[in-house]
Amino acid sequence: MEAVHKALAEPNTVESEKYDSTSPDVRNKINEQAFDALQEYNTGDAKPASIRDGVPSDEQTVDEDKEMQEGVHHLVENEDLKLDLPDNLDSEDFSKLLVFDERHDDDLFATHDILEKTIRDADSQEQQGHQEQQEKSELPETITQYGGNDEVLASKAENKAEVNVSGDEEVKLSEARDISPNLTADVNSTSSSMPGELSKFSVKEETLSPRRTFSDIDNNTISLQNPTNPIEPENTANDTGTENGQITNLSANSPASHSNSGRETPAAILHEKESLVYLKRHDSLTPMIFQQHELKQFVNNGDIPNSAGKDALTQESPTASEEQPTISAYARLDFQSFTFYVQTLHLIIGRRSENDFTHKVDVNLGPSKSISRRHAQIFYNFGTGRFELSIIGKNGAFVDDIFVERGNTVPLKDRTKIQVGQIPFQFALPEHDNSEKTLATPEASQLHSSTVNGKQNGTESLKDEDEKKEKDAPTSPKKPVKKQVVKKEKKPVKIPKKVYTLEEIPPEYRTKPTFSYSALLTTCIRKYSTTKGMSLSEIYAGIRELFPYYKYCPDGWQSSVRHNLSLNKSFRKVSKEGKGWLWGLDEDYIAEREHLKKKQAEAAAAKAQAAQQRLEQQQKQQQQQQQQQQQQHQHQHQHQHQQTKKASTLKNTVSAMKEKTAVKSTNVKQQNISQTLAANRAADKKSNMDDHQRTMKYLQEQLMILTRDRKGLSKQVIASILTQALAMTINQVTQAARNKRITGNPLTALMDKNPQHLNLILAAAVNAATSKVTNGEVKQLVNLPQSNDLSKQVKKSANPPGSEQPTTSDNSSLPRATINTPEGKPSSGSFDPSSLSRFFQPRQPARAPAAPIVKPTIPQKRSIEEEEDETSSSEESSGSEEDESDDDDDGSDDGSDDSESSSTSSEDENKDKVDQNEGEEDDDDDGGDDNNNDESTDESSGDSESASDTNNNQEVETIRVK
DNA sequence: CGGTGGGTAAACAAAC
DNA sequence: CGTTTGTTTACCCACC
Ligand SMILES: [Mg+2]
Repeated sequence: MEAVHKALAEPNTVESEKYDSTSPDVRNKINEQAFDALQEYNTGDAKPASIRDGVPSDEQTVDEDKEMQEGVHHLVENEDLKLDLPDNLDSEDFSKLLVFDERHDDDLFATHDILEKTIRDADSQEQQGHQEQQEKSELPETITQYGGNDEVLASKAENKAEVNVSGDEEVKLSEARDISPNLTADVNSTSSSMPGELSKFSVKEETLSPRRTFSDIDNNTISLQNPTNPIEPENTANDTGTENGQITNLSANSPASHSNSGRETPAAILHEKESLVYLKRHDSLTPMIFQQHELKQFVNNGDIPNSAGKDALTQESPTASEEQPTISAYARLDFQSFTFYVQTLHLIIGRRSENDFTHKVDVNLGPSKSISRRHAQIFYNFGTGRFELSIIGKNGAFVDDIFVERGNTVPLKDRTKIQVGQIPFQFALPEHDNSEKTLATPEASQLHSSTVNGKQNGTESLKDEDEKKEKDAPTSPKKPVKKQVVKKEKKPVKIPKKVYTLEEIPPEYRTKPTFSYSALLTTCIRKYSTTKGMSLSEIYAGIRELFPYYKYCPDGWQSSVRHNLSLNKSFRKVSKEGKGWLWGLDEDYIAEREHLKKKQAEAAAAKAQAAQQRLEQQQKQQQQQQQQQQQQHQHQHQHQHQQTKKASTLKNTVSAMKEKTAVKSTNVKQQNISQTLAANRAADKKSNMDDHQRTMKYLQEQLMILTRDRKGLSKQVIASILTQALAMTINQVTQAARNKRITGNPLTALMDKNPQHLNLILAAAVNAATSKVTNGEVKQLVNLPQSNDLSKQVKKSANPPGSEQPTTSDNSSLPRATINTPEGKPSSGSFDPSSLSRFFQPRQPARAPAAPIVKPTIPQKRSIEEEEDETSSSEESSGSEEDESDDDDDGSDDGSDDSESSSTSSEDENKDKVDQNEGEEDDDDDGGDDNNNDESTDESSGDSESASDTNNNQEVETIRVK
């Protein structure tokens, strides 16, 4: 009791008061029965504890017995149930109690299934052999029969693909208990054939709960299991035939069948069926009913319903069930990828691997050991008139973001969020008839979260879930989650990590920073470390601080961090501290590496330059020879302008410029470019090039050089960028020339007279185009020399979505703005950046979050997140590095700030804060709320006088990287 | 197609 | 004992 009360008392816990409202009558009955049950149990021999010992399975759950017991106690203690039970009870006992109840009062708990299952599970699990007998004896005849049937099978088959709660294994629905298909059949048959039982239920209803009686009790056991097959025949036979008299139903969910449901998640869909509707029982009292609503809605074939129920059930034939599932249930559990309909008044949620036939669970959360075999149970509390959740698993669970330790029971409200192990889901009551769709949405929304959650440790858990889509509507209308979890901590209990749903994570922290771990580490250490170094835990904290993404993502990155520390020579153990080492940077090594890279880069650049120069020389020669043509060129330019407005594709521009060579391929993008280049080369050889050609060739080549580092962008994107950049450059230069009344081909003139400047323009144009094309994700494809504002941006080799990067030892390459341009020098020439700025506004995009499109589907990389800018950026710069002053303390932190910093080497460029938060965001949607307005807006940052922009935009849309 | 580099897992050892 | 910290090896992928 105490524990329960405490839990209830806790702020977080939901309405504790209601608990009291139990109706005496109910309790009494329950108690009595419970007693009986216990006694029998005890006499029997089942010993929970002993049983478990033998079980080899999962280490982590070792304690389960205890856990269970404790949990039970709590439950018991809970007033609601008020059972006076012996201490040694364990969850199983609890379930048995229920069972007994049935026997005695069928009405109370109609869940035969549960009983059987639980019982069986206990026995089988623990000691398969022995207890069975007991079970048999115990399990009365309640439901004996079982016929065979197809539905189950069908359901399973269907299920395969779909349901996976755990993610790893795909959990499938179906199978109620491991039972084979037969069971399902049984169920049906039972229902139909065993009316008697049903009747039983009906009898006591009145007495029990004044308010509500259950008219029907449906059970569906849905486990999410792996696709594996149905259980062995033997087992099934045993289960079904012998002891289980279950009446459970299976709900099948067939993805395909779902059409109506509209949910995408294949797995998710449960079509349900057959819940056992016991005709005899009164419908009158159903705690919560989905049935009616759902039945109507869902049932296509028309089955299920009461009177007809039997038939319907029997119909189960795959077709019927599949196509028009009707679902009657008391409540619903919405998982990321599927939905479980609560059709019984008690169900167990727990772990069960496919092969594990030792026990059963109503809701299988997969094999993760962090989940106990019986981790939680949901049951209807007659006293309070609501469903409640008892946490019996060792690792507790999160309920509405509050950590609930094992042994506590909390009431379930309509949209209560629950997280068991790494699996989040939501409890939903039928009321609104939103029924499916609403339901669906939540699921969908969560899907994304899977990315967050899923992956991590296990195997592929997430993968399975993936479902993409979603979108739908406003799933959870509730409040934007926002804040976080309030964990309730306590003493020694270590709270497992909360799994965040996408919606729960601030948009800006949903995407993984693009920095490599080594970059992350160097940045982190530079920023937070003292000369003594940083401990591993401090490094973790530092990274989380630097990039909050790591606060929300599933664990797993820590191992990568350790891996990097060990493997990368840039990180060395500086000194030792208790347990591990204090890590520091090997600046020398880092410097070396940077040097190497530089050299390489330089070498490459040199080569390029050399090549360029040669070309230029050749070109010049040619020019001299062909000066006359210039005039013509001018004309051409005009054409260009016009054209640019329309289509800015390279092809077009190029073709215009050239005049002569008709473009070739229709394909846009790189191919075109390369082709064009090739063509140009050919032209060169011919030496026929006129200035225009020569100019275009030069421009193209420079562009290619500038964009050698694609930063991961796809060819198409690059092509688009190049096209736009070229158009921008041409437009700008032409425009400028016009303003200045410069005659002749300005591009050619600029190229000949001040190639550096032209390169600068090209670089700026590339960046502007990049920003546009990538919707701000990548702001700097080319490093600009520090000319004013441009200087800041740096980029690194990584392409992802733009962002800044920390200085990294590894990544070193980036820091400096290196432009490959031949000249290498900073502009200087005659050029005013300001003019450029007009044209290339996009550069700035940093601040404004442009909300691009999202493509949440698989957000893996991309994104950025600002980082340190926060503090240090401002002044820092000074060279002092490390400071050892100390500061220390470590541990705490969080705050964010500090100023110190200093990255010695280089200057940092990171400053921009930018953040495109929204820009990248992606994902989801979800509940309406108001937030998203931005979406549609897009680039069009405005301005851009030249027509080129417009042109660009068009292309931009098409692009979008993968 | 092979090489490189980065990211993840996982298996293990060692330290606490 | 269970966790944390480190090392290593292996795989997979993307990119040259
Ligand atoms: Mg190292």
